Amino acid sequence: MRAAPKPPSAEQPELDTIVEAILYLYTESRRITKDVAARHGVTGPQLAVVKMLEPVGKLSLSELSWKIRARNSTVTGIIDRMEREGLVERRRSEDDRRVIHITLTKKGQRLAGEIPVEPVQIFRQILSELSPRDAGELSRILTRLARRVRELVQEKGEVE
Amino acid sequence: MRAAPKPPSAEQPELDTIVEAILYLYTESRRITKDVAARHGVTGPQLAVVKMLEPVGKLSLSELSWKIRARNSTVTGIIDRMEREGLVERRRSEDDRRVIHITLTKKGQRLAGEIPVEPVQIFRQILSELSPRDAGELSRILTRLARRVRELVQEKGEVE
DNA sequence: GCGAATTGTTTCGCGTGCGAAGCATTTGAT
DNA sequence: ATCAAATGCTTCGCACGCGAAACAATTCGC
Repeated sequence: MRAAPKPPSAEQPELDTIVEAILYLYTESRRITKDVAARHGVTGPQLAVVKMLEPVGKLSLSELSWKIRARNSTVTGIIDRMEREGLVERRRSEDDRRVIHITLTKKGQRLAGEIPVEPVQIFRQILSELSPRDAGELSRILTRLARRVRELVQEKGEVE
Repeated sequence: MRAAPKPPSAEQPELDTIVEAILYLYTESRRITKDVAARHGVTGPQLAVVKMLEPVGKLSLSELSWKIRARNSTVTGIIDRMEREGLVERRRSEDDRRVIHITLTKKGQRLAGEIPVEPVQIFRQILSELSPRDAGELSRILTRLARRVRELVQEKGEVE
């Protein structure tokens, strides 16, 4: 697992452009999501949770964590605040009493209905302006990149 | 529960793939950056600040905010903690006494020398495995996307 | 020159976001 | 059956990250 440390890759200004763009797209779409959510009295992550729960009814806290790419300890806090606001309920699973199922309350369901777009949809909407060809290319390249990163991560902190 | 208010955008699973990949790449590279920084006793954003300051010597707080894509109020906190650790110094500008110049202390400079990569470089390193053709395509498409988003943002909350 | 608008920074309150440690429950190995 | 490891969740302390409000210095309008 020593992966030969890639020699200092020479100049490739394109790479910086790509990094710039991804960072920009990510942070900006996050801010947009936040604005949309704020109009309905919730935060970005809370809106994400509501929209995750809407179609399936219930999810365990871990499943939720996985879906919104956060750690359990983070999601615990988000659910705490949502429960305080009466948007969701915690219910202990019958099968496995370690598991907590999260469900939407009536209020949560109403909210889900009011907001047409799920957060990711905003990103998606921007992307939908791409030509099918570009979308295909983008999808192909990014997927490969993600796979590669996943490999690296699995090999444990080989960076540096 | 009502017919799905399906938005006019057609079915394009590729878009979801793209969204997935960008989210993944972003969050994962952030975690990797954090790990690298932690090995040297600082946080991700702090490492970013150190590496921003290294080549130019001094930057105003606003310039720093712009560069790391955060708000001034956020950067104030980051600089507070870095100053407490003796990594940077605040100095009032002579020309415009509203401006605060941030500079690296000896300790900060030493740290900058110890850490070879700037945070963005990690992202960059992953990207450098792309073939030149793919890098070109990716750059082209993402740049166009970012430009489009910038337009939308400027037109003020056009979303929804 | 003078008050009003603008700009650069800080303060405040709140909501993530994380890792480490802790607790309860389940699973596995013997 | 028993105990150790694994799993699911929570708690804690800390560091962002943001918008709104406050404050100081500068610039603008006249």
